[in-house]
Amino acid sequence: MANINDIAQRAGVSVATVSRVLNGNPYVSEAKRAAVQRVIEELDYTPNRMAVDLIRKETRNIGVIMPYNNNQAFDQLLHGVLNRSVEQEYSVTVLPTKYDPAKELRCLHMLKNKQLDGIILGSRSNDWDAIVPYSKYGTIVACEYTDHHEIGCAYVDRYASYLDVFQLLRDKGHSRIAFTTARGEVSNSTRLTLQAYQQIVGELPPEYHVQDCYSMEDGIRAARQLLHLNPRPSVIYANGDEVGAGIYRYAQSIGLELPGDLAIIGQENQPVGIALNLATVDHHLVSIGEQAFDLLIGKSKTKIEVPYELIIRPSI
Amino acid sequence: MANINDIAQRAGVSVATVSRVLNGNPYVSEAKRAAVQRVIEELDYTPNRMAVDLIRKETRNIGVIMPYNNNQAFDQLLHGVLNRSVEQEYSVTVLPTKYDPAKELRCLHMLKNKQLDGIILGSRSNDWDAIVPYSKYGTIVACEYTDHHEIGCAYVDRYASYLDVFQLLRDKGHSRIAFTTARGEVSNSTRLTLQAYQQIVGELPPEYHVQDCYSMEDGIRAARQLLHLNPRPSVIYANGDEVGAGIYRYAQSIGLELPGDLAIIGQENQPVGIALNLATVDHHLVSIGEQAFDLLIGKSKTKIEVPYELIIRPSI
DNA sequence: CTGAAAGCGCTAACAC
DNA sequence: GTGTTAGCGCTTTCAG
Repeated sequence: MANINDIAQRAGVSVATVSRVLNGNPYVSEAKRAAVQRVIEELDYTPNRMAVDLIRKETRNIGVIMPYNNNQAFDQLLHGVLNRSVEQEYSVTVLPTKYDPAKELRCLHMLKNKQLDGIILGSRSNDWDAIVPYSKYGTIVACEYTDHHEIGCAYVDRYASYLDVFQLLRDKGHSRIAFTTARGEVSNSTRLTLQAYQQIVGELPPEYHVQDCYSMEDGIRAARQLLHLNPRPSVIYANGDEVGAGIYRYAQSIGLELPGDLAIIGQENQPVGIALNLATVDHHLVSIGEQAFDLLIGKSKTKIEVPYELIIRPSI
Repeated sequence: MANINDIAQRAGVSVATVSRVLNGNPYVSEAKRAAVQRVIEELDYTPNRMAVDLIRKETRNIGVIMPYNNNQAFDQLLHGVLNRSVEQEYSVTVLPTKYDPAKELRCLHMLKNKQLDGIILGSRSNDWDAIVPYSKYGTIVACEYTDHHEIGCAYVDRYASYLDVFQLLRDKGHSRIAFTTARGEVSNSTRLTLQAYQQIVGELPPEYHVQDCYSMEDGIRAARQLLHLNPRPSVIYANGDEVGAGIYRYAQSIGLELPGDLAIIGQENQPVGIALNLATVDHHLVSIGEQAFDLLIGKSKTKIEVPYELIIRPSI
């Protein structure tokens, strides 16, 4: 590929002038501008982005950290980010971590070595203390609430959401309430779910909590564990509609009817939940992704709370 | 941030030596290596990736072009790509195009300006003639079959798949066969679906084909159009299980029973289809994504056919 | 308006 | 083993 020197030479001008026409600088005579333009077309030239980035110290490329396992929730988040990035001419790099703290750190490192202008933290396996220092190299935006004033965040009040759900279930007359979560107590949502449970429902029978649930398969496994318990839970709060769908399937397969024999409520208002008419709480992940992106390119450290929404359907 | 010169100076060596220890070059005395290493840690230094990329002429970053609308199919593809990229220490940038040919060209342009080492074409709105020239700037791998020997591809034989489905439906005794597609005839899959229909079923009553279907909502709309026709189709072949789920919902809402009153078969074996027990044909999009990635980094122009799979369930 | 020249931060001959 | 030096391809003073 031709470079800026080739263009300059062939157009009979200096590289500075070529650079000027490339960047729309007005201080170029019409004659030279035309000459340069012609040669550019002739040689099918385009500026090398790496060189430009190197000198500009900006890439217009951001990263989104997520575990990327079979969890549609993160796809929703990503869609939100993409919605906005497309308008703003930013490109976004997906950074899957599989919840591996070391890998997560390596992703954050891309801020330090100037590969990325900023990072949206869709998931997190490290302590904030390990993460925050990286904000010195580029903007970091989280999708969960955090106090650190170096980190902007677009979040939903998970604790309030969990409280609401458990209260709703109590109000519906449920006392044997079980639930599933993704990771164990290393995860913020799990911890908050447990807290909310304790506050509204009371002591948690350990067997009423099934971990490592991400997909429909996991939901089936969870149901297999939960539905043969004695006493059997009267309702299961699933951490995602896909997991809820798995529970639903298994419940049906052993002849349980909804919501009489078993109630189910999921999360994120995903297609499978809509199809099955499962109650759910929508944490508006797409919106979170969009707002996180806006914070990021605005280099804002604001904390934006996004409302959640209980969607009541006959499964409950 | 400190740069390589700072390190060299402080360690009392030349930049060449620093570069050598950075890149694991063996021709460095243990003493100097240790000294350099110490200063690197002291200054918390890390090499600037843009500078390295500029000189190495390689980014280890690839792009995946996809429309990114509410179509889970492309998420499957992306997951496949990510599965492999994560192992190979490549990063992947998502390039959403909304099926806009101009935007698609701008994405391909990222090859020319050296932002990307290669591109996986998950979707395509331009003619091959417009796309192929870009392969001179970087590897392009397609997820559909193409003759062009500059382009490697991981694909499923869509035509065979469509023939199979239509034949299956005929064998089941259906004669009034309707279907949905995403885009119109600009799309390859649509064109092939139409061809297969003609070959197996015969002349297509225009009202038996509903376009612009991506989501469950679209499925509902399609069903609303199709199920009040006279004669009503006895089966609908949906271009995705989510669309199928929408059709299912609407059919139920007007009292139709599956598969007696209406049969449904979808595509891609997605959670919603599993939950609803919808027959489907799995085009193994995850696998396609994985293979496409392998082709890409192997700079291979091979054509890899991935098998599809009919999954019979009681909706048919 | 225009060009010379000094970098951006790094790698890789090449010579010693 | 090690340092000098010439780039990679571009932007941006600074003079004129």
